[in-house]
Amino acid sequence: MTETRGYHHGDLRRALLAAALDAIEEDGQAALSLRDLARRAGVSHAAPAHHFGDKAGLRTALATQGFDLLAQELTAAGDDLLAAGVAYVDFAVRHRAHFEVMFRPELYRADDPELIAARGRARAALRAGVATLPTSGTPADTDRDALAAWSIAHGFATLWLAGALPDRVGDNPSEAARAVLRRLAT
Amino acid sequence: MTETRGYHHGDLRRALLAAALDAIEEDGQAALSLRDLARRAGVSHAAPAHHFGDKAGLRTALATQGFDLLAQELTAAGDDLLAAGVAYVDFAVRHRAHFEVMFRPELYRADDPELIAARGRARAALRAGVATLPTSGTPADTDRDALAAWSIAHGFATLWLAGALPDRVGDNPSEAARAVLRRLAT
DNA sequence: CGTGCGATCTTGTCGTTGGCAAGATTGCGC
DNA sequence: GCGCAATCTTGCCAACGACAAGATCGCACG
Repeated sequence: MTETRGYHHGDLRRALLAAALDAIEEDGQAALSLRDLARRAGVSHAAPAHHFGDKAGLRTALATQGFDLLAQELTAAGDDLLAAGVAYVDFAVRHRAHFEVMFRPELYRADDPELIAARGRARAALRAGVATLPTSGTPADTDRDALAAWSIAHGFATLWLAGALPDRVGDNPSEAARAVLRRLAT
Repeated sequence: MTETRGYHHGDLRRALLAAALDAIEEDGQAALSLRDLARRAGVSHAAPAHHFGDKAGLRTALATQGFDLLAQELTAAGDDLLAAGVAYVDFAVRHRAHFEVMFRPELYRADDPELIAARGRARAALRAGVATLPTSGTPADTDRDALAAWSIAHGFATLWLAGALPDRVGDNPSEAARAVLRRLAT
């Protein structure tokens, strides 16, 4: 499938992004190496530079892809706040490599237009989930509630990925997240 | 103060840890370089290896220091859950370099005995804060509440550090955190 | 049908880093 | 005052990111 047909790869950009996801999930974010990606794709060590400029450029593309995926999955989860929260945690666990780069803006170009657009779509999807809360007070209250919901989902996901949670939480992130999020979402 | 008096530095381990905190706050976690730390401390490029073995060893020491600091500050915050939550966020913001390494165990030796002990002290301090919640149900409920409280504080801190929060949240992390945490802690 | 030009990829190189090995210097205990 | 272990140095190697210059390809256009 990833046959190198002659001089030109044909789909190198996509191949490098896929290889980057594999590499990050295998060896962690810090071990990401452009030369390793090039080897995985069967091209020379300088080929990635043409598509992404540098390492930050590659991570910018990964983050953009991640925000779009997140927006998509949040939208699919529907308007229920609890479901959106579970979907957020699910996304983090199933797309670990994406998630881990998305919230580390010092590693990529946070001013990239495409990235900003994708991040905006993800934020809009987030707010759509919060909109189902009973409008108990002022807009400022709603903002605060949205922030609380985002924080608890993001915190649980981050702690889960870091392996920081005690064993008794179990090994099913969705289930554990649902129990925790219910504390806030009802 | 950091004069190099002759061949032996005298307090190199401490100097390297302090330099590491500065370096991380200046240039980020990924840019941490043992050789740079050695330059800052005025020693040769191989000197750090003697005290920490390798980069992971240095980060293990940083994380251990961080967990001890966190335990200390959480204990000082008293038994009030809201106060403990605000103290958690405060710690993350004021000790950013520590916080950012503590929850990235793939960067250090998570099986180090001293680290495990310090992390245990921090966890105990966390649970002490949660103990003030009305014991509304089973022990499992208390576990879930503790996890929810930890998640929301950790999530808010992480999002704040990542610069992911919208501008309207303001520039005072303690105040913003208090408003958000109140949503859960009362 | 061919041809030129831009996109894509390669080879070669440089400075920096982490880690290891071997040796120099120091201070402390005996 | 002497030896020994801890501390620090110099020297080295492989890997990496980034850049420059050149090779190859394919597509648009004549």
